[in-house]
Amino acid sequence: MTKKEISSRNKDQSMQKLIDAVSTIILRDGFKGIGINAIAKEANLDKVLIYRYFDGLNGLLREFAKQKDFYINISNLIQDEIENAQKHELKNLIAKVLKEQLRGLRDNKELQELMLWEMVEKNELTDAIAKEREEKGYELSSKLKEKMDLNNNESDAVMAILVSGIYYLVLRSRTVDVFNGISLNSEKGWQQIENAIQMIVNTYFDSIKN
Amino acid sequence: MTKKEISSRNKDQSMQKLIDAVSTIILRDGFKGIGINAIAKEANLDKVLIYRYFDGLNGLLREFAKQKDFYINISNLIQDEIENAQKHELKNLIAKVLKEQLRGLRDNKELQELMLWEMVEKNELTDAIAKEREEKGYELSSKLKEKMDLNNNESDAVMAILVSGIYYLVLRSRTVDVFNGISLNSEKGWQQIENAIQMIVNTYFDSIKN
DNA sequence: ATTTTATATCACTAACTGGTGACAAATATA
DNA sequence: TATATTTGTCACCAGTTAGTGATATAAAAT
Repeated sequence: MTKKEISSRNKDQSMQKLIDAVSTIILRDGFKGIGINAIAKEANLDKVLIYRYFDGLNGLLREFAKQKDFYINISNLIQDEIENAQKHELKNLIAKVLKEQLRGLRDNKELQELMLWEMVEKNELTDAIAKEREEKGYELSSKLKEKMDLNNNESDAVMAILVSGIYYLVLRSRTVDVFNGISLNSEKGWQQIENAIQMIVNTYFDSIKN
Repeated sequence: MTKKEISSRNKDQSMQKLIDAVSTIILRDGFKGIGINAIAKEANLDKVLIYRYFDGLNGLLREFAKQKDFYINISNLIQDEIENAQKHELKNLIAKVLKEQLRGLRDNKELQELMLWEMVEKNELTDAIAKEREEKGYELSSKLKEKMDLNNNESDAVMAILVSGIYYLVLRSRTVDVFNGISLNSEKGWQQIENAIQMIVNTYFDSIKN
């Protein structure tokens, strides 16, 4: 063990402490808690280091985002399923993808906070993350469309509504318990949502198959 | 004209100035702009009056909300239509209600800001407004369900997703231009969304009619 | 062992926040 | 006209924010 590794004076280690502090604050206080002073305090380091090592808050957030994957990943399993799916199976696959998005976002509080942040104000970080998600999401959406031989744009709008609905319900569940009679803090409520997603997808894509 | 009416010293007038300032700030800067100092400055009055006349910011916001109607009103016309509708017409009526919600929210920037505020933090004002909307919304939803002889809860969840989708898309359009390939800053894009709503409602409610 | 460099802390600024007590001026009441 | 009340302004407080220049100290290089 070299001196540097055990030392309290270690740039890399300090940088990581600052990055970790961002995560800690987001999980504990939400995106509103993010700030130069709060981060430095949480990391037990002086705030001047944020300017020195990251050239300010934006730079730090950029590094923070780099270390996380803030795109809701469609599992490779499903990617393959899509690739090899027969046309008639795709309907169920779409529902499956949507449900995975729902669960993925529900399980990822950091991402929830960032998505909320995106909605409230534009900044370098939120723009970058949103852009990446839009691209990957539309890519997936297009692939599904292609596989189903759809050339209309109606299904894009249908998917937009469903994904948006999922986003809103998860984000709203942070601060409210019931939406349109559906409980947003119980598994039962989310099961109802998942069933509804399945039904909408079934009925819509059945209708356009003809 | 009495002395009081032309005077610059008029409590009622000052109170109204403060209430109006809240509105002005929300429209110009969003809910983030709301604050004791900013409101006083906007109203050209001293902030101490907010404490004296409204017992603080919460009281002022309460009066502000009282003067506005922050529930997206379903027009009386549609209320009547629902009341007198035949069962087979209700499907179209549901789509119509949803589209009216979309347009209503799009046209109401103040409400957009308040809904965003609701998602970010709980406070007296946002709780009250959200509660009212939940109640009125579920009431309408229940009436439609009753008229259609639906006793399952699936349609509640389906409606929840559709309404949520509408909310998210409108709120997101404040800070982003494209969502899943759909333009959120052009009439064309919103027309696609409306069409998709119509299609989802048609195909879903057709399927459960049997 | 001495100097140089890298790392981190400290102490401060200026601008902002919500909040309050003392005062001034206009109006109403006697 | 004299007094009381209402209405509004001012000046300050303590706490927070982002940002910076000077300084201390640990480690590396000579």
